[in-house]
This record gives sequence, structure tokens and C-alpha cells, in this order.
Amino acid sequence: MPDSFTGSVWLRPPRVRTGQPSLSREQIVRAALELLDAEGPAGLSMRRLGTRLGSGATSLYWHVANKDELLELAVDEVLGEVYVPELGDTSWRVAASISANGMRSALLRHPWVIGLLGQHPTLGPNAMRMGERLVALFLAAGFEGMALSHATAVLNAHAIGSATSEAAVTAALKRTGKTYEEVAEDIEPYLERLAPDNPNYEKWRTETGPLRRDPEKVLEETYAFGLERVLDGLELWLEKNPAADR
Amino acid sequence: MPDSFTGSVWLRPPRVRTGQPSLSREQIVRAALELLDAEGPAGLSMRRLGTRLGSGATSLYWHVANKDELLELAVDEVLGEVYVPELGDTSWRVAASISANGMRSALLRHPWVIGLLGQHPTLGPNAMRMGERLVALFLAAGFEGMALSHATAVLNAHAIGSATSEAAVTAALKRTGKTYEEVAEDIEPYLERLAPDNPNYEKWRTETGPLRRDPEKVLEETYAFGLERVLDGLELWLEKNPAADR
DNA sequence: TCGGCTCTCGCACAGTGTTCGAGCCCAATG
DNA sequence: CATTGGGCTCGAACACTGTGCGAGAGCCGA
Repeated sequence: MPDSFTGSVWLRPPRVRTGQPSLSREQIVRAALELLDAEGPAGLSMRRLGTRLGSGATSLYWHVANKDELLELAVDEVLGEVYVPELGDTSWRVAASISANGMRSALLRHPWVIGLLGQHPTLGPNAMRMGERLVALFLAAGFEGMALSHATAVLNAHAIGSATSEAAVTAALKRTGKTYEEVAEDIEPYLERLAPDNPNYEKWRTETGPLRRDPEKVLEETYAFGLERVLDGLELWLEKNPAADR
Repeated sequence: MPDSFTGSVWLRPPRVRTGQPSLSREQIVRAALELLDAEGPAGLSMRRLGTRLGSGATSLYWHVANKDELLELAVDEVLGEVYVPELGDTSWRVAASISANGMRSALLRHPWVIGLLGQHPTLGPNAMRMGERLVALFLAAGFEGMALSHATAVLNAHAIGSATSEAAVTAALKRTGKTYEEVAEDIEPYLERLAPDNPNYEKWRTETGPLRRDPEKVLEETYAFGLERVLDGLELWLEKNPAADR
């Protein structure tokens, strides 16, 4: 194994399998994913993963350099779940929406990914495939050069940023095991105590009453509203900067 | 201490200090922040934090319920760094830009925050202050009701999502200790190997050559481009949905 | 002087990621 | 057929983690 490569799994030549091993990288990653989904990042330990696979904990280290690398693989596995439409099926707007929706829901299905996204650049094969399709999509829409990559970046940023905020509230619900109404009640006195400092927020909160509505729906609406603004902004840019060669 | 509150520090009545303790919550949080900034989340352990403060590790547990809660406090401390302009200084567009810029740069100054944002809802006092100001700002711009909160949410989502992507690459640079050029060289063969599967990306990459440019500038441009699109999108929405009472 | 409260801290427990080296079993080689 | 070698598994061990518990120090008002 190379000594000090650049640090990402993807740049390291994979192990070649010759015998008939009882463990495989894919198997390990899948099991890790199950553990992570079920119990969050704290639920994944090498020992637990080992016993779950019916093998010793340290056996994993032959297939995977360390836990960090395993997590990198798990993240890419999740990115493999997001569907990015191929060219020509629909308008770029709905194609972009589908991509962003897919990204958002993958992150919400596997919230532990969110905490990992900022730690390593995601350049696994599935991430690359996503990138490829997004480029194709925005290229067809009329973006070129740097604006092309910028366009893909806003879209992903919106999905990631939205999912982060959403995950935060669902994590709180899951951790406390309370319903949304109960949590809202718990928060209420705290908000009222801070009310004098937050007159505008307080007015909006009491008049609009967002805490009484189905939080899942509110979060989804928030995301969807933002997505439409982003797409509007991109469309406007396209109108003002028509592609030279198309 | 209450047994099973809703789970966030902010909802728990704080300890009142009567004696002359040698440790304080603020002191602890500040020291934790230094450790986190210097060495990332892995560098913060209760024992190390204790010795850094010249006291036993378990002494911290009188001021802070557990490590999770300490991290919540640290996150809010960082949010205290972002400046959100008050009303009337400038147009809502530049005010919103300043807010988002502040959020982004605070996250890039303290990248470990990014991994924590999705774990707890951020309702510390500094987060609330940010929320209050953002509400005031977008209220003045003409947003009302749900659209008001949606508008603040897109802005934050863009800052968070962008910072996440940026942090990923700077983390890679920091971890490997290599320059950007070196990393780009390491990645090159991997990208070329995947090239057949990614024709569009490959064409864009080789023609536009983003890997040769100063990455910091490219990331900043990407963020700024996205921000303008978001603001354009919001402005467009305002034009099409004029506020009823203004 | 006597409780009682705030605050500090040493010990201990269960668990973590990871290294090392021993050993298994199968394939190819001599 | 015997021997070597490498793919693969695993147990023991190390240094370290977060945290519960109980003892105790120092100060307060009575």
C-alpha cells in the first residue's frame, strides 16, 4: 500500500481480490450504511461493524485503511442514490429540480452524511457521475465556462444547505422522542423570554404562527420556495447572458 | 438539574454562580473554540480542555452537561461573529449580501461548525439575534408571512451549502499539507481514468481548466455567483408578489 | 460551631480506533 | 507431491475517549 498518498480513498489503488475472502469492501460499506442509518454516526464502531458482519473488528482493516476512509466510501454510496436525469428528457428547469430534490432527500434519508460533506471533497465515482450529468444538463441549458460550474454549485449548495437545516430539526425530534407539538411547547417559554430582544421575529412568529403547522410540510415548502428562487435567478442570468455558440 | 428536558442547552436553566469559582462557562467555551480552531473536532477532548484550563477534566461537567452541550455552546459562539446589518443602512440586497458573506466566512474560519449544524437546531441567543435581524431586513424588503421565513432560509442555505463545499477542499489541503497544485496533480490520473465515463465534465474541465486557477478565488467566485442568483430570484419574486400593505 | 451549598477532582468503567504479529488456507511453483 | 508465498482473518494490546460517582475543599448564613 502506498505510504502517503493524497488522502482520499479514490486516489488509492484498490485491493485486488484473488482468494475467496469472506469479507468484501462493498459488503462492509453496505453494513456500515445500515448501522449509520439506524443509529447515527455514534452507532458505528469498527467492533460493532465487525460483529455485525460475523468477523473480527480488525479484519476490516485489510479492506479499508481506516474509519475515515470507510465513511468516505459510505458517503459516495449515498450519493449513488440520487438520480440526475439524462439529457433531453425535459426542460433544464425540471431536470435541475429533480436533481436537487434527489440530493435533498438522499441527505434526509441519511442525515449523518451532512456532517461529513464538509470534511472531504466528494470525488467518489457516484459523485463524479452526478457532476457529469449536472454539467451535461446545464451545458444544454446554455451555461458555459465558469458559469457552468457555478450553476451546478448553487444548485447543490441549496440542496445541502436546506437539508442541513431540516436535518437539525428532525434530529431534535428523533433524539428527544417527542412530537413536534411537545417540542414547540418546550421552546415556547424560552422564546417568550427572548421576545423583548427579538420584536420583529416575535411579531412574525405570533402572527404567522409557523409553529402550529405540520413541520415537515413547512420545511418542504421552505426548500421548494428557495429552489424556485435559485432557478429563477439562473434563468434570469441566462436571458441576460445568452450563450455565444448556441 | 432537570431530568429529561427537550435536549438543548438553551432550554435548560443555567447554573447560578454564588461562590467564586475558578472556572466559568464562557471561559470553557472560549478555550474549546481555540482547541477546535487549532486542531478540528478531533482535537477537542474533555481531558485536554481541562488541562488547558488548568483544572481537572471532570470539573467541566459542573458547568456543562456533556460534550454535546459544549459543542452547542461553541456553535452559537461562532454565530455571534456574524454581523447582520441593522435596518435602513443600505438596500436590502447589500444588507442580505453582508449577512450571507458574514455567515460564510464565519463558517470558513471555524469549519468544524459545519459538521455540527445539522445535528441540533441552532437556537442559541446569537442564532436568535441573527434571525431577528434577518427578519427585520426582509420584512423591510417587502416579504411577509411564510415567504419572509423562506427568504431568510434560502439565504442561509446558500451560505451553509457553499461553505460546506469550500470547507471540503480546504480541509483536504490542510490534512495533506500539500499545495493545491500538488493535490491537483494527484487527482489528475484518477480523473483521466474516469474520463471515458464523464465526457461532458472532461470536456469542460480540459477546456476551462479550473484546476489551474487560484482555488480560493474560484471558490469565492462560485459563492458570489450563486448569491447573486439567489438575490435575483428573490427580487423577481418581490416584483411579481408585491406586498399588500406597503 | 454547625450544617449546607457551590465547586473541584481522582478513580473507575466501558468503550473507542488502530498497530502488530501470529496464523490460517489456498494457489502456484519447484 | 512438497514447499513456498501471499491473501486474508483475528486476538492481544496500547493509548485514549466521555462520563458517573463519591469524596472533599472552601465559603456562606444561622
